[in-house]
Amino acid sequence: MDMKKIEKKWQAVWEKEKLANFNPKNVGKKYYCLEMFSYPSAAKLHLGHWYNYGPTDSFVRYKKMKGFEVFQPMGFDAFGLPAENYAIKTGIHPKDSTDKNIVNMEQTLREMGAMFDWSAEIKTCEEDYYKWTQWLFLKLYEKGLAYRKEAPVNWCPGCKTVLANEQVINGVCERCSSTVVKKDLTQWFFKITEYAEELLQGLNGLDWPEKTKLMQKNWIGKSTGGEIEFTAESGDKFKVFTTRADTLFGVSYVVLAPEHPLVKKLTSAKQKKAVEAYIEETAKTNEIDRLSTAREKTGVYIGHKAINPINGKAVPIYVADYVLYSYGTGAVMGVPSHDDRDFVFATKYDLPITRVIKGVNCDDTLPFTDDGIVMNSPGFDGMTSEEARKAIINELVKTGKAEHKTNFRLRDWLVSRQRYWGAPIPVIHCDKCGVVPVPYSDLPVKLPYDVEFAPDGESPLAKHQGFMNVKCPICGGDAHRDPDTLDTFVCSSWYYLRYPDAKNSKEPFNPEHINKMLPVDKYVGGAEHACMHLLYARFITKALRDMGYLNFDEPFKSLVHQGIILGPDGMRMSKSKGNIIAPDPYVQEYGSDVLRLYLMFGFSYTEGGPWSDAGIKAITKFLDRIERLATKVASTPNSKYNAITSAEKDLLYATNYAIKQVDKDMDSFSFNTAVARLMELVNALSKFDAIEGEKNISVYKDCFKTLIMLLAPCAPHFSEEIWEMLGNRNSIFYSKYPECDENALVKDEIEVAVQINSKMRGKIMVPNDLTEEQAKEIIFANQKLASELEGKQIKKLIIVPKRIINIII
RNA sequence: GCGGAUAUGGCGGAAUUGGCAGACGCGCUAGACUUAGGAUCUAGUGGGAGACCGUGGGGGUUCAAGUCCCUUUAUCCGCACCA
Repeated sequence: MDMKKIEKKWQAVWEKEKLANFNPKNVGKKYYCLEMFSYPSAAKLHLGHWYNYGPTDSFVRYKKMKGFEVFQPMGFDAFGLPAENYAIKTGIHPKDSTDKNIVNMEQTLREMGAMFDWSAEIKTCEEDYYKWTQWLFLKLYEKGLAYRKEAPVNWCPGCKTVLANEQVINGVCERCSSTVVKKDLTQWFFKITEYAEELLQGLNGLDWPEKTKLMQKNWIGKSTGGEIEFTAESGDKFKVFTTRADTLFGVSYVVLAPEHPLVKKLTSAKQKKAVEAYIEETAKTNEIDRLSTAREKTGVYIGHKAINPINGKAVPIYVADYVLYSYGTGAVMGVPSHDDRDFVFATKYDLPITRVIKGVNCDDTLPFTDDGIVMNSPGFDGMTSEEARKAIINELVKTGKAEHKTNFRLRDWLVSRQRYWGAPIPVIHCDKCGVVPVPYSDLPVKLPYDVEFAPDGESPLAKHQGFMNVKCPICGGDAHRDPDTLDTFVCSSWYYLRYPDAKNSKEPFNPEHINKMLPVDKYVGGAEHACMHLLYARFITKALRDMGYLNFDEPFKSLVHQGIILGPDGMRMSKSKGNIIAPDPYVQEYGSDVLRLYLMFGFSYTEGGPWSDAGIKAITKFLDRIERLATKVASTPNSKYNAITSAEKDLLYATNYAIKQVDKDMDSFSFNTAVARLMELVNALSKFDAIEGEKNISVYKDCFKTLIMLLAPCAPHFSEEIWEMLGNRNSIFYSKYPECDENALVKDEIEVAVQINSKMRGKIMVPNDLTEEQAKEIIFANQKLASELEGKQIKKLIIVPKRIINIII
């Protein structure tokens, strides 16, 4: 078959018939299947896109044939760092390169032959989209969910620019190799932590991969404990967060994070030099390294002490980088006897180690980090750890020195970026009025085109006078715009709400319509988004719900992660490794159906794996076989012979078995087994075809027709062509998906395995509803089995219906 | 480091969730048809001559373990300014 020709032919037909367009009249039967939209890269579609979109489109087509009104939109996450880096390198404007890339990708996406509803396309870099991203920002600001505070960025002193973590390689700038330092800037945050508890609880009801839910759970990182107030000798107070208040009597020092504001204030003159040097050193380290338990613990005594509120003991205050200012209170108590890190630290700096918990049935080695019985803690001795945690905090609560506290590892979402290619933050800074949100009627705050990208210490927008200078909406005086843009994750945190109402120019979406269209029924995308994008989207949904725009709690009811197609060498595909496999040559040589079908068959969808084209020819052969059968079927006249003999029964069994299994497998994204079942059905049809003499042609034709309908979602162009060959006029995707006739699957006799003492000893045919008595009868009637059992006593007979008989002698 | 996952023939991968390990396909072997075959069709294909042995290694639970438990090794993914 000329694949190129039929691709064009059927794509034109589908386009004309608007096969892919969602019909809002049928919203009651909607099935919203969403694939994560892609970043418009210069190099067309890669295999990863194909792997994500091809099989998922087959799933969507399957759902359509099952009677759903499917909605499968596509768009582009078009803002972001790469386009800007490319601009710095080549001088080509991000808008120009992005627009060009989008045109390119649209083209190849169309050639894939997927049922994307292009009438709902969105591009996040266009005004009619980012206008509403800005609207979202303002709504969050109004609701008190957006706020400003100081936060560190990676700063390259060489390029005089802010760097993404990705651009920092082993502590140095990827461009100029200068040592990257931390620098504090006032930045915008979204208060995602306000939803921490709900984001955690909500996971329970989601049809998501367990591992993803677990990852989010750990990312949110709930821990219950207490905040305990220590008082420095200076009188300054600070709190530490701990989950182990039961060890409070064992505190031999406290640690402040290097960024903690009290560090500067409390450091003694004598220690000043050492502390400052230490802080400077810390600024060069990233958090992953800082948290590493394998890394040597370091710290510096600041020359000041603090009082432990429970026993009035003065303990030294240290500054150490293993404490993060961003988590908890940025200060911890050091209990060397019952914490691994504290133990190492105390040993190194020769701090006292006092045991305050004893274990049950264990030796005396320290550190002892499990729960146990409290000791050396006057007033609390003999309590269990759990009792003491409550009692000790309760005791301190009386004097206002502590409170019970639940902490989350989750941090607020930093959304400002000191970059050009993103949605401008719709805020105006006025000397008189302070932070003033841009009035809704003035949206969008347009991103100017004519900017200077060269990194020179200021972000591109800050240098653009026409953009920056503006009148204050409140007082009318001179003011300036916020020079930062929004994290692209903000754009993607709500795009699923825009798709169903993509052309709405009055509002981001029509709430009434959106409440019918959402949640997304199936969301398909990479597992790398487990913690960030997927969490941000959940947060935004909940926030908009609380503002009254949405009436559902979760955006994505069901989630699937496709695996990753690696290079042939088993490594992740990358330009630098030179192991990138482009799909185009395969599409050219074999056709898009063959590539899609191969991707579906050759990999476990959620696992992926190294690319190899060894089996792709087999797919062509498989389709060729079907085409040959189709030619025969189409040209064979119906015969008068209409008996159902064992050959017909076998074929009907194979067909109905295939319906049942393929249906189930398609629904659960088990595409490789679905295709395997289709191959089995083709084998069964070929076998029937090869039978000489009289056979029931109408059964044959029906079964063949079923095959094509089952195949259609997986090889859409090819199946349409065969469908037409069989004399059908309408697109096969208007057909109803075949239904399994359970009666055809009933067999009078089934084969079961027989074991003697759990060892395989043979197979026998038994009736469907086997009783123990029958089983014995049949076994002893079998010569081989009977001789093995001769003279032995049967102790136990285990019958697993339809599977196995195990005779214990 | 923390968090998450994976490991099954020469290869990609199945296995109804504790019940015949290796479905389906690739590759390979033999044969048929052919002037020819990188086409098509048929048969075979985990190892071992065999008793038997086999799901990364070691231990355990069970009538029964790829599947459950303990332990160990290797590989991959994420870690908050890449998207």
